[in-house]
Amino acid sequence: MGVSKRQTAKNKQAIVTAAARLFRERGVDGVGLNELMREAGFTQGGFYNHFDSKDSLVAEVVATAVTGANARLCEAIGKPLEAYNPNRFARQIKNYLSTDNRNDIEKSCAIACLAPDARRMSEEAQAAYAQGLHATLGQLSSIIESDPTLRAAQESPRERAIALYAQMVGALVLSRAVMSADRTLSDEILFAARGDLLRAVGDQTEGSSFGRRQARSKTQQS
Amino acid sequence: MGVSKRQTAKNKQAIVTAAARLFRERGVDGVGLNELMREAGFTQGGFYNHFDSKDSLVAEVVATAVTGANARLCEAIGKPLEAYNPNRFARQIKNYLSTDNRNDIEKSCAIACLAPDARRMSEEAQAAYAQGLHATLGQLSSIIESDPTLRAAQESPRERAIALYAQMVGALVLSRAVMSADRTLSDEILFAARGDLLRAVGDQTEGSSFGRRQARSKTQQS
DNA sequence: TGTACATCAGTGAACGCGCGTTCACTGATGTAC
DNA sequence: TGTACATCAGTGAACGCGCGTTCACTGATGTAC
Repeated sequence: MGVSKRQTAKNKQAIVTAAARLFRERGVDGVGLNELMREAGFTQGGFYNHFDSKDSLVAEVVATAVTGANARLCEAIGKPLEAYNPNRFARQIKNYLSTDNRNDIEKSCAIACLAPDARRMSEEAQAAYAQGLHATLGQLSSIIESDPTLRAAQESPRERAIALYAQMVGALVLSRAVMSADRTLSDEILFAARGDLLRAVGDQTEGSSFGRRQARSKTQQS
Repeated sequence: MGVSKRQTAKNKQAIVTAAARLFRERGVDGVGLNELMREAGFTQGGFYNHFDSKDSLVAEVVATAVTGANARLCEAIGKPLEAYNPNRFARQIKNYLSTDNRNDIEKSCAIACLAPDARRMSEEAQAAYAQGLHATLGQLSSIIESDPTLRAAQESPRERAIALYAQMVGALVLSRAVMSADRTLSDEILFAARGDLLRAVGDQTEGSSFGRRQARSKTQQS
């Protein structure tokens, strides 16, 4: 069709963006290139003008979705977090384990969404994933390190970051696994882990029982 | 070929067992029926003598792998846990977050392995998964309820069970995601979460630094 | 600045392949007499 | 207990389909002069 270099770069970006969205929602294996290209606004054949193979796209998607701007724990859920906020970690937890973030899989944490696919990816994509996870854990440890109230007696900041992040990811994954079949259980997992984590980082704004928290959840998330 | 009813039941079981193994390792979408039947020792066409469809097999696999004998947190890693053991929870954690359990995906916790697939399964399979998760959380809360040292001041036993289990699953999933690309990070996640969890349930037998724990990990798992 | 032409992003049909599923066939099992 | 026959688990070829990938073609972009 004839397209300017500037437009070409934009189009490639559109493919990567669509892929990042669809891969999170349905997994890498669950998305065909035909559908992906249609979703990005093109026809199937054009894919290979931008990428050598699907594997090559996957590597690029993982690299961009898991690092850089997306290394923020939770992308685009509500307003971005201020750089220095005493309750920074608590707010991350509240966003991460909100019903909004659970429901909006397409826009949520790529590390959690792509974790199960990671093992089956190319070496290049796996390396990108590992690097993104490493970087995220580094960011969390710095937050913990810079705030004495977040530190724990017998753990290094990094160990604590790992323990807390694992809990967040696990709760999100389990909550999503049952969100269609048993919404009550799904919510229960979300709020139990959220309460536990907030207590662990010294946040006092949450109630402790599932019922109370459930009743208040609407306003808490706003 | 002509096969006795007894043998027929055995053969069906062999298909379910092979599927449970392969689905954990490569995901439901990653396993074809042709390969599955070959792995179970049969040819492809026979599948439909036992199941209406792949979906129907998935539902049966989830039901058996996620409930019943497999509702034990971790299947077949080392010896079965005694029914009454004061450190029961601590031992579950040690088994669950051991390098053996991380590496042996085919035999490990179906709830963790199938969590990402659960959302894309049939309603029947999703219901079976949700029920299995619900039952597992119930078992864990009973353990916590029956042991005062495991209880936490501001949490119900069930909330605590959820919080701890989410952390275990999250650590296992993240550790596996990077196990090929970055074995050091993978081990670090496993041991940091393990140490944090053991401290949370009052187990004193673990050191606190990654290095020390790593050096001792061989003997700890035996 | 204007003209001639090479480049290359996008199109859409086609490729081989493996998927889930169907089918006609087989022969030992297990029932009817 | 022995014989005759219906059942049905297992076989392996075949089905349509969607996958990742290739290809000949197109025409605006962007360069050479």
